[in-house]
Amino acid sequence: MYSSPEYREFRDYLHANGMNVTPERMEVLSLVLKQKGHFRIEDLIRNSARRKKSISRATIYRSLKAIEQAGLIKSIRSIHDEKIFEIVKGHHDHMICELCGAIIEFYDLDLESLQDKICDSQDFLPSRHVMKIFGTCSICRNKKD
Amino acid sequence: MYSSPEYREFRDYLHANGMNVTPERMEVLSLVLKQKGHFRIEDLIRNSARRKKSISRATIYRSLKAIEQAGLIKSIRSIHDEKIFEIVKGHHDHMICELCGAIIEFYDLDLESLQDKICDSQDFLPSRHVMKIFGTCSICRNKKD
DNA sequence: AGAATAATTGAGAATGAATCTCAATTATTC
DNA sequence: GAATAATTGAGATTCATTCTCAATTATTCT
Ligand SMILES: [Mn+2]
Ligand SMILES: [Mn+2]
Ligand SMILES: [Zn+2]
Ligand SMILES: [Zn+2]
Repeated sequence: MYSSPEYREFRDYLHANGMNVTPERMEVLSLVLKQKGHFRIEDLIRNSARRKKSISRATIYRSLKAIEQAGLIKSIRSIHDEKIFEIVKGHHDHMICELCGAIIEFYDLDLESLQDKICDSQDFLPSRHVMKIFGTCSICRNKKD
Repeated sequence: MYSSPEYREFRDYLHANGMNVTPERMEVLSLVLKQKGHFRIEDLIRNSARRKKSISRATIYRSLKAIEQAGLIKSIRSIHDEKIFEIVKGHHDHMICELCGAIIEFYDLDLESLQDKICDSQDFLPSRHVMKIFGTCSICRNKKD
C-alpha cells in the first residue's frame, strides 16, 4: 500500500519537515490521487465522508496544505473564482472556456522561454508562473451556429 | 464634477444596463480613481468611512462589481491570495516578488501574439488572459549579498 | 406636478470557505 | 512502558462576501 512515487515524495516531505506520517495524511493523498483532472476540496470531503472511517474537514484541509507544499498538487481558480486543485504533472498553462467552464491544458516551449527572456530583461528571477487564457472553447464555438 | 472619461464610461455602462446613475455609484468610482496602484476593498471601505456621508459596505461591494463589469477595474490575487483590484489601463501582465510582495507590471507584444497563435492552434477564441510570474525582484536579489 | 412604480441603499443577518481551539487520541522518544 | 510530543476531530470562530427587506430615492405615467 501507498508505494507509488507520490506517496514516497510525500513521506519525504513530511520527514524533512519533522512531521509524522499518519494514516490520515496518507489517506488524504490517496483521495487526491483518485481524482481525475481538477477537483475541489468539497469533493474530497464528500468522498471521505462516504467511507468506513471518515477524516475530519480540518484534517483534510491541513493535509491538503501539506500535500500542496510538498509540490504534489497546486491550486488555481475557476471562472467562478472557486478554488480548485490539480495534481502537478509537468508544468502547463490553462485555457478556460467562459461558456462551459472547460479547462484545457497546454504547454508551449516558445512561450516558456520567452517568459524567461522577459524576466531576464527586468533582472527578475522567476520561480514559477500562472497563465490563464479565458475565451471560448472549440466545442462552444461550434455550438453557436 | 465626475467628468473624466472613466465616469463617462461608467455612466454609459449603467445606462446600457438599465441601471441608474446614483451619487453612491459615482462616489465609489471616485474612491477607486483616487487609489494608486493596487488596492483592496477594505481600503475603499475605510476611505469611505472617514467621510461626511459614508457609503455602506454592501453598496461598495455592489458598485465595485458594476465598475468591474464596466471594464474599468479588474481583480487579481496577491501572494497571500488576497483579492486586490487595479485600474485597467492598457493590458499588462505581472511579475510578483515572493520576498517583498512587489508587483511589477509589464507588457510584451511578442508574448501577446504568441498567445494568440497558441489559441489559434487549439481553435480557442481568447477574450482575455491573466499571467503572473512569481519569483524574486531585482531589489530583493541584490539585498541577499 | 403628484401619484404610482421601480430601483437603490443601508444595517444587519446569513452564508460559506478556511482557520483555530483544545481535549482526546495516537505516535515517538527515553 | 512511562513521559513527551504530534495529530486529530468536533465544533467554535473568523473573515470576506452576499443576502434580506424595510426605508429612501429616482423614474415613469397621467
Ligand atoms: Mn491543469
Ligand atoms: Mn497591475
Ligand atoms: Zn466551452
Ligand atoms: Zn522583492
